[in-house]
Amino acid sequence: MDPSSVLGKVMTILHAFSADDHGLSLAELQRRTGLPKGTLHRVAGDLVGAGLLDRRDGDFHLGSHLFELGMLASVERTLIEVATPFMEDLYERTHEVVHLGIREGTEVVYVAKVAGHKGARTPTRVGGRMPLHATALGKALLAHAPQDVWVTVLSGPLDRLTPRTLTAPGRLRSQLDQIVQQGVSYEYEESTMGVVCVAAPVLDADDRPVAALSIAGTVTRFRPEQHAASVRAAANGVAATLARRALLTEG
Amino acid sequence: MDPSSVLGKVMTILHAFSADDHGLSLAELQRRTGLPKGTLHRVAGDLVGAGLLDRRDGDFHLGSHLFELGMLASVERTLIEVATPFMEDLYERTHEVVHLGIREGTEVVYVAKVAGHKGARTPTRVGGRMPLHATALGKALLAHAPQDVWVTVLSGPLDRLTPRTLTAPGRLRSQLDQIVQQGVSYEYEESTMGVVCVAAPVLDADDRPVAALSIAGTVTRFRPEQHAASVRAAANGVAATLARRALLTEG
DNA sequence: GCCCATTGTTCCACTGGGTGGAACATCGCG
DNA sequence: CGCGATGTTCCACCCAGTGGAACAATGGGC
Repeated sequence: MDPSSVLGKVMTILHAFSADDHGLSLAELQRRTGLPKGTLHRVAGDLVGAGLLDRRDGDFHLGSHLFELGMLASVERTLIEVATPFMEDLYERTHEVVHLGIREGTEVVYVAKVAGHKGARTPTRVGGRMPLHATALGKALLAHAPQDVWVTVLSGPLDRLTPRTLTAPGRLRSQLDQIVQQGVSYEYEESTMGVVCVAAPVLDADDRPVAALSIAGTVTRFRPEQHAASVRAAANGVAATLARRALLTEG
Repeated sequence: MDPSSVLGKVMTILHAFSADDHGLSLAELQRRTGLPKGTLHRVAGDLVGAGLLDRRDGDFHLGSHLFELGMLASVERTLIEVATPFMEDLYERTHEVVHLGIREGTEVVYVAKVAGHKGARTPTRVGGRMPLHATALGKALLAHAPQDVWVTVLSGPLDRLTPRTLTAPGRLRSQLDQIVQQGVSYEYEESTMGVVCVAAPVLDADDRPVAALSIAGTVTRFRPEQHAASVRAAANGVAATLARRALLTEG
């Protein structure tokens, strides 16, 4: 993003915030953005006026208004609304962590997450991202993705998140072939030690993956294979509902 | 927002999108914003470059990146994370619609919503707003709000959403007093015909309301009074968890 | 296929919104 | 009180942003 433009500066400031932050002082914002102090002060102040940032006790926070705008994003909004009842079914069945995700490039973006008091401690977060190859959600999305996405992922570095992460392209490739056949994907501590997972894609009428659903649990207590059918059924339910909606909205 | 500035134009464009839209053409964006065509084309294009808008088949959509930024908003993020397990408890108990909301001015903003296949059809949406006085969530938040908020709400127009909406300040006021005593608020078709609700505030250490939880169901099948204790318990659980977190983050 | 209205894209002389270094104010700690 | 760090304000200058107009593309009706 070009910092000589206003929008570039706006995005530079918004990107300075991470999931670990609660609020940032002007001085910290300046350290992170490198914008000149006077400019930063002014643009941040304008962002507060616009509701994209809030300022409390001198610290800046991403604003509630940004949350509201974010929840208007039509893809995510529709998916959450349609998938929630199915995710609740999966949650009630297992009391484990249920995720809904979509593919963005070579990453999975978590769109929704249902968790109870006792579920596995997963490092996932709605709005957060993880590499496709290291997660069941990601692999389910990747398996049904266009060829060029396969090529990109299989030729790029397969980053290792845990000792169990698949980093050999050949092994990943044969897993993807298997996922296409089985209709579900599994993850065995590939993204997070101690966490296993089963996922199924939500496919549209042309069998392209628009999202995926998963259940994740701790390796000591959760058997992903036992839930393959219900995850697949939930994903199919979401797909059918989306299809029905698409029919309703077409003239 | 001042449309002579870049940020003003950005906000004007972002605000052109509503919950009913799936995508907007450049021509529709121009009709809604009134911005000059060339300027609109350029700024919208820049927003696409920045990830705040997506463009598909010629139509503009609020972008996935906006969703991701929105989910970084620290107040909402923390509340959702902490409240989700408690909301799941309430959902499992009732299979009705469970909401988490916060107060913004004289409105409730829905921060999270849990619904199954069979819950009441409520017109609520995460990120959406409703007047405080017409919803159980809103009344719970209002009852514990600072005096000036009471004054503002009670002196402003109490918009009627249904024939049952409370529009007499005196009646609202005595309800608020009751809510403070009882610890829960009720709604009987005041925001949506056919929908009843019970809500409880999430209070901080100084008894200020930081959020509220509710269960909404259809008037024919849901008895809000029967769930007052569990909603209150869930709200108290959220409050306790938030308090524990606040302790952890303090030096 | 032609015509026309609508939609979408590009251009550039001009200008005013935006700039950021510097001065000043405030705060917190030793 | 002194000092360093943080936060706020100012304004001469200038270049990022502008939008009317020209041009290109699209889609529908005849």
